[in-house]
Amino acid sequence: MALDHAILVSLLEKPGSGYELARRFERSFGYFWTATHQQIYRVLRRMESEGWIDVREVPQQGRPDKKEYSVAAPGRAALSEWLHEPIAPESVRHDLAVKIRGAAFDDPAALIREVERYRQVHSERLAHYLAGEARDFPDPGAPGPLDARPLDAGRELQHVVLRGGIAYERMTLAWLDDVLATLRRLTPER
Amino acid sequence: MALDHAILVSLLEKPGSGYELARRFERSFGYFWTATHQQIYRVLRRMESEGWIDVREVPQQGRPDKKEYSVAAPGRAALSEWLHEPIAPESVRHDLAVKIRGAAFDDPAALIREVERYRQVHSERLAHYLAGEARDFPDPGAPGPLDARPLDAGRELQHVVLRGGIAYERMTLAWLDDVLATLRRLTPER
DNA sequence: ATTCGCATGTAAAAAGTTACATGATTTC
DNA sequence: GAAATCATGTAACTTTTTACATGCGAAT
Repeated sequence: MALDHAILVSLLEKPGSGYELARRFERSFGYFWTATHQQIYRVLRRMESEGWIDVREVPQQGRPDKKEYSVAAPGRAALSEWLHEPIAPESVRHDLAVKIRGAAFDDPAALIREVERYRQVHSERLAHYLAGEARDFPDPGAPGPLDARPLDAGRELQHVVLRGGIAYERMTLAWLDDVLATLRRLTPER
Repeated sequence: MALDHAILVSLLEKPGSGYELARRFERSFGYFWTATHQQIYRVLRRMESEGWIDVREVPQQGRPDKKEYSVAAPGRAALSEWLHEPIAPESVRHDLAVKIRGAAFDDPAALIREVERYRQVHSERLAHYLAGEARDFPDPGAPGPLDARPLDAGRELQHVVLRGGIAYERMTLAWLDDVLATLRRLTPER
């Protein structure tokens, strides 16, 4: 289980409330880990009771108070331990692939419109990532004195993860074009 | 939930026992859907009780008898209904991405060896897919009369799904090289 | 007036994982 | 003699999803 660890990393990057975490898991964190607020609140409570994270009640004006969580020493230790464990092979689940193979027993033509819609979603996601990259990671090539720019490990690592998301979306779009061409070849009528 | 539907598709492609299904989910089906035999047996029992699939006891010599399942009309109808539903956006879960961002608060150098091992796993998976493609889908280019080859929809669709798996592995390998380069840049010592 | 965003939760159901269990045959 | 393959399952546990619930302030 790694939701714990995903939350710990996010809190190390910036302390925040359960609500804020849920938003991060919708946005930037969301392209490699998703979680709903219900899951997050449950895990936060458990981690707090185990002493992995500290809470601080933050009164706000005009808004409900929030509990700001930050990582405590035992939480850091637990994360470190997990980081040194071997990476478990991810288990894949692609509804679309099931549907494509299922289409052989149904109507391949009916899938075309749905794949086109799906392609649109990924196209928008790619645009969103690229916009985020342009915003958060400018510095194309190397303008400016090389040794004057400090290597910020955190930013570099965030960037390489984002590049992974971008590569995934590009690959997916190319594959969806392949899927569409294949489906169209199978239904040349109209 | 789509394990039901994945099983239905697999049974439509070829009827078989729970054990056989579990093996398929380890092999070809496994690159877009995983399931353990426990899950499969549970779902088979439920689908049988709902009349979605038929069972046939097949006595075997030298081996335990098996129950061969095949899709019944209501199962086909249920699958068809599901096929016409919009595709839900997949929720991603990449331990490696969490670890990469977590490495900023730990030891980036320690991740290098683990990423190398992980890269090896994907490299082998790609080789396995390519071997499967060469075995099951020969016919490179177009040798032979074009209109003499019948378009087998099922095979075409299986092939395009496999091409998706291949594209995914290639993209992953390229990204892992990017990750390794980034990690090495951050730890130039030794 | 109603909807949207902030903020936190409970409860129940569905799905997935892990461990245990059995028993025959075939292969090393 | 041990290990691997075939074949099917139970039980307990963990995780995830879905639905419901509340309440305030700000914007339309």
